[in-house]
Amino acid sequence: MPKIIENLEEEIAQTALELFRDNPYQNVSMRKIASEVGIAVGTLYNYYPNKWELYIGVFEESWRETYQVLKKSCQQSEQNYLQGYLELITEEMAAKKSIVRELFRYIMNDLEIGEEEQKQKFNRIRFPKVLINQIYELFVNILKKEFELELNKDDSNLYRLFTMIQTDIPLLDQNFADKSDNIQFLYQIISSYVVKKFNN
Amino acid sequence: MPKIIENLEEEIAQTALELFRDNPYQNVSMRKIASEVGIAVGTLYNYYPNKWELYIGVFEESWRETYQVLKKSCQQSEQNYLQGYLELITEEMAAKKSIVRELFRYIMNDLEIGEEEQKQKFNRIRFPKVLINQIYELFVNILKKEFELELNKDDSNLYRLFTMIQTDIPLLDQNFADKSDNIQFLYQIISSYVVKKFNN
Amino acid sequence: MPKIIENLEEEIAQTALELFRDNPYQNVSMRKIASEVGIAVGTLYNYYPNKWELYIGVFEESWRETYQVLKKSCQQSEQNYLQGYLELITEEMAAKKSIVRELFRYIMNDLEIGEEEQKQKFNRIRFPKVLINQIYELFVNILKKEFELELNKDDSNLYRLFTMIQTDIPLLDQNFADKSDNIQFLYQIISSYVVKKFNN
Amino acid sequence: MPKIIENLEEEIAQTALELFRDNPYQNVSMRKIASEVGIAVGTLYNYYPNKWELYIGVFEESWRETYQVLKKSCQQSEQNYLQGYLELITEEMAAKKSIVRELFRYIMNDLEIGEEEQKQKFNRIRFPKVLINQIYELFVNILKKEFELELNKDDSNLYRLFTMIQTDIPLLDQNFADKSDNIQFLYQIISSYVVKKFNN
DNA sequence: CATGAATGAGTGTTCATTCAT
DNA sequence: CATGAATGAACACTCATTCAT
Repeated sequence: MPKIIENLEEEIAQTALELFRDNPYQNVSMRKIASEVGIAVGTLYNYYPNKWELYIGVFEESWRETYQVLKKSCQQSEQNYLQGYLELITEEMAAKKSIVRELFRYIMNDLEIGEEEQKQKFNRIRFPKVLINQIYELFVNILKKEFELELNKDDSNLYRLFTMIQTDIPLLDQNFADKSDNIQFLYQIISSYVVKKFNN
Repeated sequence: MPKIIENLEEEIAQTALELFRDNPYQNVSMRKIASEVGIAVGTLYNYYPNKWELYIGVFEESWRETYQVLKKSCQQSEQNYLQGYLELITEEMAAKKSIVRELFRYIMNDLEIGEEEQKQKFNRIRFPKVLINQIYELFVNILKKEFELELNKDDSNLYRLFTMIQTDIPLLDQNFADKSDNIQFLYQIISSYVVKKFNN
Repeated sequence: MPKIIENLEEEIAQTALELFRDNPYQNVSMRKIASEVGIAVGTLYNYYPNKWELYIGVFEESWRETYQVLKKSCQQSEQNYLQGYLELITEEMAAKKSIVRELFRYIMNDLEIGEEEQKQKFNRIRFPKVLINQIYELFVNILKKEFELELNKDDSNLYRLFTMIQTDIPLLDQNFADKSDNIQFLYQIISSYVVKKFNN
Repeated sequence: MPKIIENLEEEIAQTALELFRDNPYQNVSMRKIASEVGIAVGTLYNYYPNKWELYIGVFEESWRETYQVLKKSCQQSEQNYLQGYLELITEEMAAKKSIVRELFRYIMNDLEIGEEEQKQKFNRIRFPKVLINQIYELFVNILKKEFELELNKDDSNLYRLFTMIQTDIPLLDQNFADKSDNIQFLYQIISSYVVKKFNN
């Protein structure tokens, strides 16, 4: 008794996102996703060729949204640019948990897949490079505005800083309860480094 | 098919370390470990009661060694304390990859294991708290000597700094090819923060 | 390799019954059942959550059928009640072998399962208490009609007699070829005891 | 460091008997037996070619002992022959549990071994036929003395009676708490049948 | 003759994927 | 396009048995 469901693709993505958010890849089964959405397992395969692509698709979409949120907020704010950025991204990441971890794993070149497959999977996941770059540019612009400095986005240390902060946000969030202290700490790390390094 | 194999325990630990180094827990099967060592699966169970204990055993031993290396080096060095520390730990971590990630996951409260089991597993892995604290104390002592400052190891921002650096070392190592630049960057991050924050 | 198999559930139950009939629990593997049915192992788990439930399911169903047969026959027969009962149950039990043994083991409080699990397994198998009681009541009614006696089903010796006969039927069937002699023997055992004991 | 242990064979048999007494065949591992005896697993194989032979050996020995006890008691008693027999064998069987069950299984033609092996195993277990016959003769002699009747041990119903009683003793013992009532019940079953059948 | 580490076929169970309906 | 029963390779783990020591 096949039925046509409206916005099924969206619903799958949403449900899968929630599941992958709270559980590591291996602990989320296709059965679970399907039953949570309320459809048959087979149906998932009409939208994604396999579990990995479903995972990546969700991952992709989720970060795209985060980027939109960040961008919009950036354009609207008039001051406290960096603090705003840190607060927003902390929030976004807290809402993602395991997806964030995935970004970390991605950065760490570590995917939960066997060796032979890694090559092709890697190509498939290359996409977020674009996204990450977009967020990076946002980050550089914020620093420029915050510290009123001329910064070159091709400076490798600036990219180091970005990479580091990106990873440390969820890290601190998980390990230190006081969220505003965490943001304060990161703010100081960034400002003391940037000011000392680029302000001369 | 020799019946008694010399140094088998060591060899298992070594091989398992390498496998867990390069692959996440779920992707390393007991079969794989056994075949890599060149023994029967059953033999693994003569040395470790189950996969998890094997994993933890390897993890534990590996970090214990790292601590010994760091401690010895600390005691011997006369200058460039912080740079030495960063170099050494970068090296150690590069040799560990996924085991490092495990420390990260541990810090992130995320283990690739079902929820019910997590509690007891966690108790089992509690041990590294001790190790981490030992390394943390080393770190604080190094900062004291390097910057000739009075630092209180109970300062939460100092612990934030340590947590952050510990995670960033492998992160940068994976993402930026120039290792001495990485260390230089971290050195500047630490020094600009510590000097600005604690030197008054 | 047909994708939908007709009456698969029934076929699994039938095959499993035959296997458990001829072999003890531990000697019947899921692989064996599957290959005997001509399906994949995984398919078994679409019908039963695990081996034990498959076992119990088969056991349960089989005894339920036996009870129905006995009850129907009882209601229809006009004379030779006891002889009819003995013949019927002999036949039923002959068709069951190891499942009968399972009832015996159940009565003997002996299941081929580890100690810790026994408690919960036992609760799961408690059901046949109901069935056994139903058959016992049938048995008492038959004795009443056969010997025209007032019998109290709460008499512990009557229940001893029932328990004994129930076990002896398959026992004699296995060990003495002449089936009508077996039934004759049991008839005499029962009648001489009941008449002497309760007829006064 | 091989050591010579006195009476090791005896000690193995004793320990194995205790284990098989309380647990079904499949739940008693060679490791368990060895560790209980305090020897290495390999040593067991110096005394028994495999687990099954060890099991049978123990089984055999145990029943041989029971026969000796019964025989001795028979020769000494002056009255209440049957009651004495029933009491004694109840006691013996209660001390054996799973070994008794094994006799039952043997009688039921059911061994916990795969089909192919059954044939040879069967030959190997044929031995207790002799033992069972010896006990049967004891039983017939007791009935003769008890009821002062001429009984022919080749009467198939007499052998049926013996088989039945032998099985019912542990059965009642397991299911009905009052041991003297159990023996009383069996006594009545036997006496009412024997008197009615053979006393004319 | 005792040892116990090594063996490997075997177990119950899971789950991504397929495909007839 | 939706279904979900069927698939079977894969998993962690067990244990009777062997054999170099």
